[in-house]
Amino acid sequence: MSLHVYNTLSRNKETFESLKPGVVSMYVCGPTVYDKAHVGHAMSSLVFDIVRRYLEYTGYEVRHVMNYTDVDDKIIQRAQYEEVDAIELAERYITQYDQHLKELNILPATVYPRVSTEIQNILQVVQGLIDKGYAYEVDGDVYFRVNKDDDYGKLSNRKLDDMESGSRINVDSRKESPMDFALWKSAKPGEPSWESPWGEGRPGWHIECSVMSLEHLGEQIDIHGGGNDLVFPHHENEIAQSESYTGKPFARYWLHNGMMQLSGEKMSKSLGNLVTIESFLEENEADVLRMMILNSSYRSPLTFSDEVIEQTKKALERLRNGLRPAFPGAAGADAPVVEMLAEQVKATDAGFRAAMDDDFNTAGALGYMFELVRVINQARDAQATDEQLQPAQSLLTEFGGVLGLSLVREVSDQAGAAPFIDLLLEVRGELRKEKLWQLSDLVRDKLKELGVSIEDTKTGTTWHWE
RNA sequence: GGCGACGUGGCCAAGUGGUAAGGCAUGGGUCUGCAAAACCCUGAUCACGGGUUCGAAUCCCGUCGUCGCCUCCA
Repeated sequence: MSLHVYNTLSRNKETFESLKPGVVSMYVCGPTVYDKAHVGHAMSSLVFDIVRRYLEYTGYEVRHVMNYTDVDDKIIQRAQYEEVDAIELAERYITQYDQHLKELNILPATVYPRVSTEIQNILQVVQGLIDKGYAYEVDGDVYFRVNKDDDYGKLSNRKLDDMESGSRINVDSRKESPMDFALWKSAKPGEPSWESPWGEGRPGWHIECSVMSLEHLGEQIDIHGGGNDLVFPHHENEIAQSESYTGKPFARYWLHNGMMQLSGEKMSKSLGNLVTIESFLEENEADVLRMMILNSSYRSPLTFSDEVIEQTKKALERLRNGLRPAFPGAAGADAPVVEMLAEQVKATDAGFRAAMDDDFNTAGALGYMFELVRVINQARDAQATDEQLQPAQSLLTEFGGVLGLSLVREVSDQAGAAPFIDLLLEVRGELRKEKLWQLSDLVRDKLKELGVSIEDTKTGTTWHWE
């Protein structure tokens, strides 16, 4: 079994093969930074983090580029409203998003390019497209000539004729075709702008990704990712620009994640139905969001609701409980139990990989992890020792890591409290012998309030930080 | 109007030709002084209608519904 991925370009699952053996180049469209990012943005970053982690797990070196769009109409609008510099406004939100990426345990990309620092490269490509006849200048604007590009529409499966006839955009008569899109826009006063052969101006939205990808990953890349709302026009236009410029196929695999749904609609800034990453993380730990994404197909819409969040928290807790140590003084499990555990380890190992190889079927992969948890718990109940549990638990930890989950409870022994907690529990043990239930329950309740969860078993009492 | 996706038990959700993973919740039981955790048992024929097939949730046609894109958007 080898990795298969669903390619939007062919609308099929394809065997994954990288251009260069052992190396994968991956470009993912990042956010336009004009406001606080929401959990939908996080979903995209998380999805491709999981893709990357699995690729790395299977032995690839991944060159991963994620851009920040820091020059854009909305940023300019917002900056004028707040009476601040547009680039500085963008900078503010970039810093914030960087922080979110860390908090969400997303592996750092190889490069995080942004528009404002790539202008020279953009100018070069725009000029190149003009020289090759794929673009033309009108009054300081430069447009891409879609009619010159024979396979325009191949990603989003649209025909130019249909689009033009169905178009309800007020057509700019200066454009040769209504579908021609801007590569360079002449600047209005007060907007951030750069000098160009066509006068003061700034890049259009689509050209930046083509250029950054070219600059940081080369003419051809393996994976291009982003939300499925970008398929048209953004990615379609990227293909048009890149392939017209280099004369080579651009990205081999186009991967698109589904949209986060809040009360039945796509979460988005323009609709105003959103939960910011910031507010989500105030209420929940990062792994909860990751777990929500893992529990369904990355290509499908994801239901976001309080109920689902609560369900996810519990599921995560169950996964972690699979890593609890053996009962204190466990006598050791019988051979059949140990054997059953060993078999489940094998099944989980094979099942997990097969699921992930099938277009990153994380929900299926999680299923195998949960089954392993159940068998671990069975073994634990049957007096398995830490040593006997170890192979299963380390596999669980390993796969958790592949998915980017930190299942191991942080052993943040607050101010060396452990010996004192042990002492308390020893005293509580004496209280229980005397059947002083009120007192012993008081200890349990108070410890709970302090974040210490205890578990009474036949052979003794264990505890862990929550 | 055009293009595309989806509709699986109360909720979330795998599975795309051979008689429905997993998680959460529910109900019953075991363990426990009680509790928590855990373990065992418990429920769906897969929107609807028709067709292809020995056999379909899985393929085809139609209907209904939901969502995305076609304008900035992860």
